[in-house]
Amino acid sequence: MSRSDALDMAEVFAALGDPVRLQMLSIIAASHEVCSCNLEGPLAKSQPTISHHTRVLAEAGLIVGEKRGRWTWWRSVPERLDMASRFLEP
Amino acid sequence: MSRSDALDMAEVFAALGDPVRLQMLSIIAASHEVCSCNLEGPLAKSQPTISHHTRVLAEAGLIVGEKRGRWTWWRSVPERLDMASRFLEP
DNA sequence: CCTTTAGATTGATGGACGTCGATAAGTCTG
DNA sequence: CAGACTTATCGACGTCCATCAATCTAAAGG
Repeated sequence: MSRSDALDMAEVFAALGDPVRLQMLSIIAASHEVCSCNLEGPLAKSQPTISHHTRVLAEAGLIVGEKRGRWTWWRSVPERLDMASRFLEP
Repeated sequence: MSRSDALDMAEVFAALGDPVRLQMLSIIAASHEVCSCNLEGPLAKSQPTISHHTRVLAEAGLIVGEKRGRWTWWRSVPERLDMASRFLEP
């Protein structure tokens, strides 16, 4: 395993290494699309904190956001989850 | 997904969320057993740093160490890896 | 014993991270 | 346009983390 591979994969796992983001991803993956306003309640965090965590997940490639009107809609990226999953049992 | 589940899983992923620990786990999982002295070289880190990282991986349940004589032998815990893998695609 | 060796622990330090209030930027509605 | 609304960004603060030098513990060999 190369060092650059390790850096890329570590970014993904680091994004998953926070309980708030794990629950966030769990909520997003369960529905087809979720807007940020539907995360604030279940996660019991402030709006800037929610925005921070969605950003981290997005930068790790685990979710993608689409701005439609006032809302940003988030959905998970199954391929990225598969990649992380396959890394754990090759 | 409950908050306590999120906490437990997040600890596992946080342990994986460091490039040094990812390479470390990769090396350990590739062989049957690896002693700490065989990690220092490939990872290019000091001995205390290596010891710190093995401890984090062990506390997350991803590896177990057995002390035989002067050496500590580490091996991976496939069940724990499976658990994390299954979490990513249910 | 004494020395050497493997590994864990401690202490210190610089940097990264989670959190929130305040603010900015873009969007809908009246 | 004015005001309400959604999200992103900035600034600050406290905490956690990765790293290494120094030290300690335990075990093997002479």
